[in-house]
Amino acid sequence: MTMLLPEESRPAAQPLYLQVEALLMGRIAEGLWPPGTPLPSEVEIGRDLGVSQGTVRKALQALERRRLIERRQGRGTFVAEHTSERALFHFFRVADPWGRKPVPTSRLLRMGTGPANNDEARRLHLPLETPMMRLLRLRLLEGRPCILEQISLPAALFPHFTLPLDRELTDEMYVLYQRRHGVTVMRAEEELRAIAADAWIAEALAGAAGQVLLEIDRVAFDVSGQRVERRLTWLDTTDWRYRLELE
Amino acid sequence: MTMLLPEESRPAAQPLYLQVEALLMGRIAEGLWPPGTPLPSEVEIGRDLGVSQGTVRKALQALERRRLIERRQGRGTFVAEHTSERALFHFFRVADPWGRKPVPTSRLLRMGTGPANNDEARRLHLPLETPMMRLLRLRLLEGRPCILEQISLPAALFPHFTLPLDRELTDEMYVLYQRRHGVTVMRAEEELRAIAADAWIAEALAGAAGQVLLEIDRVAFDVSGQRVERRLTWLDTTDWRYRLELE
DNA sequence: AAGTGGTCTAGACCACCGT
DNA sequence: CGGTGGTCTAGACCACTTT
Repeated sequence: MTMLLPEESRPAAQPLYLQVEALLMGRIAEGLWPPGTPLPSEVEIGRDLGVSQGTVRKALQALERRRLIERRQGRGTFVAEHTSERALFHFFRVADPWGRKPVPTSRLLRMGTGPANNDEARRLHLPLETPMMRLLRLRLLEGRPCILEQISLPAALFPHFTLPLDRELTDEMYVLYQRRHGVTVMRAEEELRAIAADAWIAEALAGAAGQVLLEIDRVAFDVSGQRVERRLTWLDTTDWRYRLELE
Repeated sequence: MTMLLPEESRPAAQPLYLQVEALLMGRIAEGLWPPGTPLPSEVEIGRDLGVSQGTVRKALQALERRRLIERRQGRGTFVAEHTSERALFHFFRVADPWGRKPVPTSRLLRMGTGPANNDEARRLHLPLETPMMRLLRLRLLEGRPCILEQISLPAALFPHFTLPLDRELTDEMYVLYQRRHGVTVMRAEEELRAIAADAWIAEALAGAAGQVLLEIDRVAFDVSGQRVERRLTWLDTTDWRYRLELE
């Protein structure tokens, strides 16, 4: 348990491989190594930090399990990129009763700015009235409107926010956040409820008023644990399910 | 990439540590080492199998990450046991709007047997009419009835099923399955929908008919991946949320 | 003191990828 | 071919637990 850098207190020093892991994660979080960048090789990192290759390997494997990096034999180690596929498989959990995942398409209904309301401030740990960017979008599954989403972003984190004409990016916001604003969503917390649809929601979803909906209140976190998005989703579960695994 | 045991085909041989992991998992799944049993030490396993301690260690660490075993420095390695705490934290995801988890209490409403219906057969991958054990229970949160659960078990896996008088066991079924029937639930899949309460459900939950409920359709898997329980849960989300993390 | 798992190192060999 | 990550080994030392 040598120390990579001097520490103020003697006890409770972390194992070397955890120090290496934290150090590398810091560099990624800072944006020093943007997504897609190849990391130095194991031996090189080891030489720079004065630790063995085995210790570096252990740190890198931990980061790989957390999906911060991707390693490929013969090629090297790379900072992970959000692909549509990854975003869809990881953060989009709608499936039909047989477990098949649909490919959603999106239609933007509204976009605007305004001060944070109570819910947004509470969920994103922001002061009331913080400037926010808001999007309301409808998502179609197999051509039918089934999902309504209200997305709220702290304007400070997403300056000059505009939606690209590119279809794919509009469909997967997290790819957009990363490529255009350097915000990488790593983790999210969700709270689910069953609600009766408001009249305006029912109208947007082309369903009868009084319809029953699944409401998903999500907060997304970036690499450094900061709250970067709040998303309210209303899902019509007549034909679709919210599907998840507990391990 | 030596081989632990002879294999029929030359190519695609697994790495040694995966073979060791599979072998140890097999012994646990068979019940050769029941929950709580101490495993042999790393060196001992290595000697028995003719591999190095490092390789055994890698296999054990993988099993620990999957929560099949627990390791403690100085003590040893033990087959994991279901504790109430683990079961509650892992498989019970209800919380209040501020994220606080309640401690539920249970009341058995009905218990009986019968042939598997369509849903049970489909979800548990069993033939229609397979003998089933069924329980209907009400769960109270802070003294108020909020959850109704219909539990279905393949009778063959749970012979002589009876509910213990012991309060704690009744409250955490997975602890009961493991201690009394040797069935360890490792993993589950859930499908969530929003529904309007049937009259009888609304009555059991002491709510107005036509109330909105969150329906959770769960299938639980044991150590060897076999489907061992189907559970339909109806949750009143007026005061409570279903809470989860995406990573 | 003896035994366990936890950390760290050093080195060998393999599989894969690019040139 | 040289460079990368992947596997496997052997050994030293540390931290923790039990006897």
